[in-house]
Formats: sequence, structure tokens, C-alpha cells
Amino acid sequence: MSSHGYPRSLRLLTAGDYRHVFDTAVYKVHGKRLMALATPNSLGHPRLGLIFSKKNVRRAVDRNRLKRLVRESVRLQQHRLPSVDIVVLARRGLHELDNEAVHRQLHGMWRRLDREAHRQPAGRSDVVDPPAQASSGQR
RNA sequence: GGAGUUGGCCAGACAGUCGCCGCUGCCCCGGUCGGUGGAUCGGGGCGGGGGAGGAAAGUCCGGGCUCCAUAGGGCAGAGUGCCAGGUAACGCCUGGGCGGCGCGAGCCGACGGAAAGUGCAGCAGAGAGCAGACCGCCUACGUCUCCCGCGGGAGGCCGGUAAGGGUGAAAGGGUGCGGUAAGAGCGCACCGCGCGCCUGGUAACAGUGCGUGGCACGGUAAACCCCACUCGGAGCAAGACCAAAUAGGAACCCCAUGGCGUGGCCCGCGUCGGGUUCGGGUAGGUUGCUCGAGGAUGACGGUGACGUCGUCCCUAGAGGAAUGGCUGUCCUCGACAGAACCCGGCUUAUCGGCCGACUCCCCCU
Repeated sequence: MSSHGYPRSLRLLTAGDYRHVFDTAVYKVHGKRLMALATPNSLGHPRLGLIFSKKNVRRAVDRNRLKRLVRESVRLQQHRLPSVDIVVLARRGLHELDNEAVHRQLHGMWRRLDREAHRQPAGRSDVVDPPAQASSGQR
């Protein structure tokens, strides 16, 4: 369990998972040309979803590169992150940043997210719903 | 050696480390079946091996595949457009013809029809379509006036003339001689052109070939149009299968002194018909999904595109979407750019490097 792998369980998989994060969105963290929405889950580890639209990042090569960077960052720092579902959104102009800059942005965002999660420990009803059931309730 | 044309190939390399997605070997755990050793499904660990492109792009053509439609034919619409071949097919490729560019190797061309019809052509210009007299040239014919040595001369009228100037993208063959008042295919020679024949060629087409016609039938068909040929529609979010929860439906059975839930049971409380089966079907999952008009190589046929046969090889298959992050070393300091059902093309983007043919120029022998 001390590994730094990136198995399927660390990802948001279904449209329902994404919907849940957007609907609740307890935490909101901004970086340079990046934004992350997050909401607590009861799984004991974070999960990541990515939304990099063609409108904001024009070329497929850049989209692939940037998504890899975000995943890599989450993979390496998964044990320092709180138990939340995160959706990272790209803003326009993100492709102009190089790998090092993106890594720095993400590092800072995770720290802020962690701090926020500790400041307002969401012990309310949000945590109780597992996202799988939340997705079914949205019809 | 320099300049250039053309065909093909490569797409930073290596090492360490941490990951991702298929495949595969062994081991472990769990479910089901079977039953000690097996089968199957799911998960995990440790090994092995594979993992973007020449354009993966634009989605501009052509197919395969899938579903829908379809007796046959026509119209409309769209597309293609020198000829022959190649191909599953094409708007692609090969060879040939014609025209243009280049000293050349080569390159470029929507390259059918304007003697079916309709239409269009700014400005300039006298005139632009069965043409036209602005300048110029001529005044022979007919006629009038004048002069004079009846011949002749000057001028006018009626005119003649497309050789020259000028306009234009384009002015109704060219050169020369004859001819004439001046001219003119008016006549002739040569060149060119049209038509018919002949010859060569599968054909497009070509020919110091033969005959014939004085000779435009102007341009535009990426204007309508005519002619010939081709084309049913939609797309992998195609399509197929499995299928929770909730609501609703159908059939059958049971019972309303009841059934169901709660509970070990009774009372109680809550609730109302209950149970079984079936089909449709949402979320979700599986499949379609990579062995194919496939590559490599050899032989044979063909000018070639390509075809036939033999041998060998298996080379991404994701799906919120893998093919990467970090570190180090080196060099020539790395462009354009990321598969999404699969092929054949075209077009566009692109740092550079390598190899093979060929052309021109210069130098040496």
C-alpha cells in the first residue's frame, strides 16, 4: 500500500462521478490557468478526473501532455492528499506553460486543497453518500 | 567541385528510476461448477515481451464492414471529363498524346462539345460579331463648277479602299509577287487552316502523304447548356449481446375468517393484495476491435502502375481515454505534430540528416 501506482481506483470513471463533484463542489482551488473542484469521499484516498476541452487546449498533443502531467502529480502525491474527488479543469493558454511550471502549479494547488480540507473538515452529510449512489440519484 | 531535377529512407540516442494499457509464464486469494490433482470468472504479486505517425491532421474523394431501404426503369440532384491501362474502387497511379515553361534532367495543365440553342464582354475605340471609314490612301466610273494651249489640271458631290496609323486582351490568316485609281485571296507561289481520303497507331493523335475549298467556323462551357460515363441512404455514438434499481405492462397461480414487513415466537405496530414467470428497456457492462485489398523477401510476366506463384513474419488496441514523468551523459541541440472500426489516395504542416539515379557548368587527366 506504500506504492505510488495509479490504478483505476484513483480515477473518476463515470459521468455520475463527475456530476457529483460539480453538484457539490465543496472545495475550489485556483492555479495559473488551472482550476480544481473537489468534494470529499469516503474511500480513504483521492480520485482524479480531468476536463481539458478542445476549446481551451487546441492541439491533441498538448492535451495529452498536460493530462499526463496532472496524473503524474496526483500519482506521486496521493498520500499527501485528503480523501476527496477532484476534477481538474484547464483554462485557456495552459499549453504555453512548460512541464516544470505545470508541476509547480499543481504542487501549490494540492497544498492549498489539503489546508482547506483540514480547516473545514466536512463532517456533515456530504461524506456519507458514496458517489456511486449519488450518481443514481441525479436522474 | 558548384548549381539543379527526381525517387526513396530516418524522425535525437543511451542509462537509471517511478508509473500506465494489452498479451503471456508462474504463484496467491475469493466466487461458481465439479468434487481431493480439474474447469471457469474476478482480483493481486513477481517475471518476460509489445505499445503512435509520415503525415496519426484536414475530413476532400474512393472502398470494405454494419444497419435501413430496394421488382424494374425514368426524372431530379451531385460528380467526373484527351486516350489506353492498373485497381476492390477512385476525383488516385502508370504509360502515351496534345499544349505551355525550362539550355537540360524535368515540371505544369477541369485538356469533351462554341458549323443544337440561350446568354455575357468594363474601359478605350470610327467599328466587337453575318463588323467598321477617325486619321490616311484613291477619285478610275457617274455628275457638277472653275482654269487652260479641245489633251489635261484644281475642287465638290456620289463614292471606293481594311495595305498603313491609332484603340484594345481580341480588329476576320502570314510572307512575297502580280494586279489596281487606290486597294483587297482579286489572282498566283509557299506556309498555315478547314473538309474528305489514305497511311501509321488499340486509341487520343500524327504524317515533306493524296485530293479539295480562297479560307474562317472569333472568345467565353470553374455562364446556362449539350454529350458520355458514375452514383440508394446513413454511419462504429453503425450494429449485436448481457442487464441492476425504480416506475409501469402481460400471463398464470394463491388468498381475501387474509397476505407482506418488523421479530426466535406471540401480542403489538406499520402496510396493502401476494407470489412466480415473461417481454420491452435506462444506468452500467460485454462485443464490434484488429490477420488485413497485411508486411518482408525471392522468382516469373509487363516499358510501367501492377499481377501471379513460393517461403517467412504477426507488428498498438485505449475508451474520461495507455504509449509517460523525473534524473544523468553525449551529439549534429531535436520540426510538424497524438491512433479511436479498418484500408487505398489526395491535400495541408514540417528542424534537419542520409542514400540512389539523372541534367547543366567549371577544373584535372
